[in-house]
Amino acid sequence: MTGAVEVCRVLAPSELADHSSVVAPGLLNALLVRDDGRAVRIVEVEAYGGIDDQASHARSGPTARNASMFEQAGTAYVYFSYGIHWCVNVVTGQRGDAQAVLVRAGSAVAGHDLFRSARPNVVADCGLANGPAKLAQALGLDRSFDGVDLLSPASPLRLCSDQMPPPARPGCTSRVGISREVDRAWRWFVPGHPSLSSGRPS
DNA sequence: TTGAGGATTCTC
DNA sequence: AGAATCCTCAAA
Repeated sequence: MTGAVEVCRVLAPSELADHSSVVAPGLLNALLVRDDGRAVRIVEVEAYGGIDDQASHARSGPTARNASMFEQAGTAYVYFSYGIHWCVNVVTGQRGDAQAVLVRAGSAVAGHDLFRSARPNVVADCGLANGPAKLAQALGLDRSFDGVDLLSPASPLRLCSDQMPPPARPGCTSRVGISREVDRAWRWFVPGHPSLSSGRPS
């Protein structure tokens, strides 16, 4: 298990240099790696666009909260949700485009002891990061990670590949938990994976 | 200054 | 089905 993480490399900016709905399915099976050894394999994502996407936090242009969405590809956009939870996005496209991919679920591949400490009530490993806020909690993410460069090997959180390709035929549905632009099929996932967000179409 | 609405999760 | 829990931002 840990061997896969040892050989991983951070993604190149060119691998994110496009609209979020193009990049998102390609991030399936990539890795989010913490500096303390925790790592998850991404199994579910959603694309969010800029001012053209009424479901996006960027729909009204730059604000204090969404500033990192307007940064360059590879920037982390971490936001506070429902007064309780944190969620993490990967910014894609060009600076100013406000394209971002919400990481909705992951599978723990390294650092299980730390994951367990972060989420003590979880029973099965597949429940450690099977939701956007659960994933952020498992990885210990909060406001201090907003704006981090996920493509720098020196960063506390990195977006990596261990050469496992995305699924040839990813699952695809409309996005979860939004009330606008509900017809855009911008959620992708590894079909049948046990760590998909619970209670959602899979 | 106000207040309505959250890219959610857990419990009852 | 309802609670938790508080930040953000548009509107007044």
